[in-house]
Amino acid sequence: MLTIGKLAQAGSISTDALRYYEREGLLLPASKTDSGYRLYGQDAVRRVRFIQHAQACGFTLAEIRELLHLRQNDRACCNDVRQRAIEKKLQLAAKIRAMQTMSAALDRLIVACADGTQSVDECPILAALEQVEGGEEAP
Amino acid sequence: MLTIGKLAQAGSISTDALRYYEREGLLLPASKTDSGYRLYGQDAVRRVRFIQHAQACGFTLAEIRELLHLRQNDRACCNDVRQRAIEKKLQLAAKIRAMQTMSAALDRLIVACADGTQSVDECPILAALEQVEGGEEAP
DNA sequence: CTTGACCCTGGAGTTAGCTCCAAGGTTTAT
DNA sequence: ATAAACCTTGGAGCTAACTCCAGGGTCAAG
Repeated sequence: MLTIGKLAQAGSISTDALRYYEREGLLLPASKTDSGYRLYGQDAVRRVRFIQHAQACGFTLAEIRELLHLRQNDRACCNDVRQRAIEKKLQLAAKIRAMQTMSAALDRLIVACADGTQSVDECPILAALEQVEGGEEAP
Repeated sequence: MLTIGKLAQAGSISTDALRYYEREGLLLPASKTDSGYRLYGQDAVRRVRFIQHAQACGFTLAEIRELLHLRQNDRACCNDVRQRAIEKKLQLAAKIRAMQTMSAALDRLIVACADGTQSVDECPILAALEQVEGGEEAP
């Protein structure tokens, strides 16, 4: 059995974060000592890893909780899990596209500025940001 | 002169947001009426557009305030502005890469699951998330 | 037996960019 | 004249995933 500090060390995470996971219903101690210390089994180590890897895939804690609940639910099947993954991938793709759009807009500004030797008063970047639309004229 | 409501309409933004920009030092009314109503000039319309376009490029309000300050500063030159844009583009690129990494991790999970006909107990996705490293064996 | 390391609970604070509200004063239209 | 629409300030609340703290109890080593 591990105390919270040992589990924290094993997972390279803070004890505060572990207690936070508990409040969020993601990680329950196996038991408590008479004096109220949390005790965790080896499954807690795996659980922490699960949470961390799912976070690294972009899942929020609320979504991770759902994934964990799916495992409990015997009517659920692997396909349900797979759907969550696919859905999350779509969300990521949308965010990536949004950021690529931003990046492209920046690119146009950077190119407009060319060498940047002008004074700020005539900076094409600042000027472009005030323009009604970033786009081109109708052809 | 525009009241805050008119400016809000012109910029498709809420009056609350405009007042928030004021608190953040991004947008000051040109004057106030005797009864305390804010009054804005046409430059405010351009200013709001500036803020919105800069946001669409990924700049935070704090960064936008800096851009605006650069314009005031006569020692600053266009190159300073350009540098901010380049810097922001790098930040975006880093975020995009992070999300692509997430997406790739999800892809491996989705592929591992293949058709998803298994029960949750033997779901390869859930299993993989508990694994020590998502990576492959040494060859 | 004391020192230091550990643990507990409960609650506040962080970041960003707002939104929403109350309680009241002002303007405009009818 | 009065109702509707507008404006003011100040402050609270929202999201996410924590962190940090106070004030106190517990445990292990020397």
